[in-house]
Amino acid sequence: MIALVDCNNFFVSCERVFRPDLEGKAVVVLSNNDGCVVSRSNESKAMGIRMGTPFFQIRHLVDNGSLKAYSSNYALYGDLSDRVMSILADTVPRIEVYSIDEAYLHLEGIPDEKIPVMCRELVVKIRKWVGIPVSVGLAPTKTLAKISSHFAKRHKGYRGVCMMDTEEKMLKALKLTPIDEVWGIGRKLAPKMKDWGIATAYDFVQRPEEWVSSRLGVNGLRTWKELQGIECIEEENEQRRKTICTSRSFADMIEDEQELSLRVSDFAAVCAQKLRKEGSAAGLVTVFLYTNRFRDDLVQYFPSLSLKLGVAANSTHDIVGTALKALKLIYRSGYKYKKAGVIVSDIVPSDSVQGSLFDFDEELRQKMDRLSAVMDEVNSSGTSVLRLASQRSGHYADGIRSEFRSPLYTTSLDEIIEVH
DNA sequence: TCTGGGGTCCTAGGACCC
DNA sequence: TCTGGGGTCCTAGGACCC
Repeated sequence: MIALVDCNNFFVSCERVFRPDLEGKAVVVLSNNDGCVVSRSNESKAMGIRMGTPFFQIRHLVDNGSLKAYSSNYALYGDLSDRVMSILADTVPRIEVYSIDEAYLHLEGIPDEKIPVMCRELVVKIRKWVGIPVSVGLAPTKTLAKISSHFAKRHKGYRGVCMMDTEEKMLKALKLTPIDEVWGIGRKLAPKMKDWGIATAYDFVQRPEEWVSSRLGVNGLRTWKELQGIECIEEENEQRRKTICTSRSFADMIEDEQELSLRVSDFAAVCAQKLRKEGSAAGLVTVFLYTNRFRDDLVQYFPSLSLKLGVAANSTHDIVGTALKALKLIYRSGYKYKKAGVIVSDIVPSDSVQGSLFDFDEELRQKMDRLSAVMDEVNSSGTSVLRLASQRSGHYADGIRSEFRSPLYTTSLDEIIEVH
């Protein structure tokens, strides 16, 4: 048995922890830039608000008081997520944190008959100690555990925990699960499935293996097996991320190269900082620009360029310098840019960086590494006190709309004092 | 007027080699 | 003027996830 613990409507639930008066009300949390809906309370779901709805389409509901909207407050969500995860980690032999609001529990060594009780206790404890409602789905595979957690979430009778432990329960669940709700069947595949006459997860597992593998490849086959209780999705044991990306949409469109350079410098500096935090270094820096794809009346341009570093690096100096070089090569005047980003990849542990035969600047690089270390130390308060001259003053997220952000309840004492 | 951000994996096709 | 076959590796793009 594997358990999936899933926080219910996570971002909305986080906002409610400090605003209990929002309980029972229609609430949404918005993406960066207050762009679109990324989390909904049950009440706002019931109003017909879909995931990803652009905020301007529902703003009137906020204005007339029937809906409450929050800008996203990732410092708060990350902190509450850590608290939930540590309770889980203290309870079972091993957990696998899958996303900010989900974790798998590996239950080896725990007798089957004790599992449901333990999970119920977890639901109660997390609600009591952190204030976040969670659901637990138990099943033999991850894909089935996901389905199981849907049932736990939707039907009150389960009291937060659904266990799929017999063939009979599994078949019943598959028949009740529309194919587009299956983990691994996405936007593109769902309509195809319908064309093939597959409406439910049950219909899917009735197809022969050959039929599945020829049309859907190894991924589809994996999902098909998982739905039948055969474990195929392995644990993600890679510690090191393979790519790190920092990107933002701008509140306004930007045409000016100088202004764009400031933004890209900031994104690159954040990438460098993230690399250092994980003890990694990158060998490739990619910069991309987007014009506003929703504006049919404007000319579009989506350039991107990757530049190799001679030697893998993580200093702010190297990453920013390379990103600015790339930007210079792809920037074209006459376009209104809405978004930009920096991706660092070809990631290696920073203590095993392979020097290059043509590494004439080793001394300079070591200096820059020391300088970055000092910057990290000084900036550890979370604000960019020390930055390169090519970066902007202020925070890198400035120029991003965030009209309805809640206070940093759990992570910034200053702000709480300021608010109250 | 206003439409998010950050990841992973697979696959097809091109480059290159013998 | 004529111009193979098979393998590996890399990359870009597309699918998926939250």
